[in-house]
Amino acid sequence: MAVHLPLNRFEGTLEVGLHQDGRRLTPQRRIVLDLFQRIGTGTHLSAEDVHHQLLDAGTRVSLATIYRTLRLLVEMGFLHELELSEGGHRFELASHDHPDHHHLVCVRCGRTEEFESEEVLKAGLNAAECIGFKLIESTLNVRALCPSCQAN
Amino acid sequence: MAVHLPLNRFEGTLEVGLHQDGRRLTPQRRIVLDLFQRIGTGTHLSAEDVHHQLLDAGTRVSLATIYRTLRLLVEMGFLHELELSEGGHRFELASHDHPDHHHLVCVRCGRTEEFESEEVLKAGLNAAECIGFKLIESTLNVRALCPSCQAN
DNA sequence: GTTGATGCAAAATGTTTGCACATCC
DNA sequence: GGATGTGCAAACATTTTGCATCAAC
Repeated sequence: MAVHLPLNRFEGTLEVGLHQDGRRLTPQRRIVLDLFQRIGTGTHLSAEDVHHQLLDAGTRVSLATIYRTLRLLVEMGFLHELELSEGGHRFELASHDHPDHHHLVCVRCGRTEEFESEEVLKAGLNAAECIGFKLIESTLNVRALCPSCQAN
Repeated sequence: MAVHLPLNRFEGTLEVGLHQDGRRLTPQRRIVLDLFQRIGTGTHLSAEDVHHQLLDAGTRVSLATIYRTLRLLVEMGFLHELELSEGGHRFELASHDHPDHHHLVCVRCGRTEEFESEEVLKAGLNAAECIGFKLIESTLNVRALCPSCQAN
């Protein structure tokens, strides 16, 4: 028997978006999206991270389902997929307040900072239009050394 | 017994760089760097690609050695490592004529184009310096649809 | 001769998939 | 009730590693 808790704004759109495609709102999908909302933008989780955080919170969702759900939420635009570091992709909540941001990663300790840049957006758009491509999204990854790693 | 063929400019620096670190110039390392030079900048090879191309050319280098060599050549600055597509990293020759370039990838067919942008370089540098990071390198990945995939 | 590199096979990661069972609509 | 999703285990893909042997210096 399904338990129908009230949906928040995000999950309302999640439900509608899913149903438009003949897909279903399952507890697992809500739980994964909830997690990203709870921790907010600017946190970059791997599939394993999601799995562990949910376990810590007392909820067990299989890793296979987490992979399937992350892919789905990216397709639907709720999450962004990042390729920052070694060892797997990371995911973060897509936010309309924070639409086009980029990442600065310390190559030694992995510390990650975000920044926005209008110029980068324009440069990507220009380059795309120049040869007839239609821009979807552009992401700048800056590899760098953070202050404490510079000090060794 | 080692065969000492004349080294080209790249391999001269390779030899010197290796010896500075107490490392050795092996035939395998020369062969891998040679391959990248021969095909030139702008080609993006995976470790498997390198392995196959060498086999096609009649040279067998073990995949383990290719992985070790690619990592080494990236560390030494001869190659750049790209994270463009699904299914593994890609490598390309680093070139002083073509120092800071970025990639435009069609998300449907995988077609990849390169472009340069002074603004992107500046934006990355600014962002890094702003919070005390020391820039190493910045790469913009633009996900887009190419003209023929737009036409479906 | 010594130290560092290679090749092999096995292990470690990260991700996907087939299938039986469960569940959303 | 029927289509879709989940969990499990197995498969798969990519990358790393331990160890015996080999070769650069």
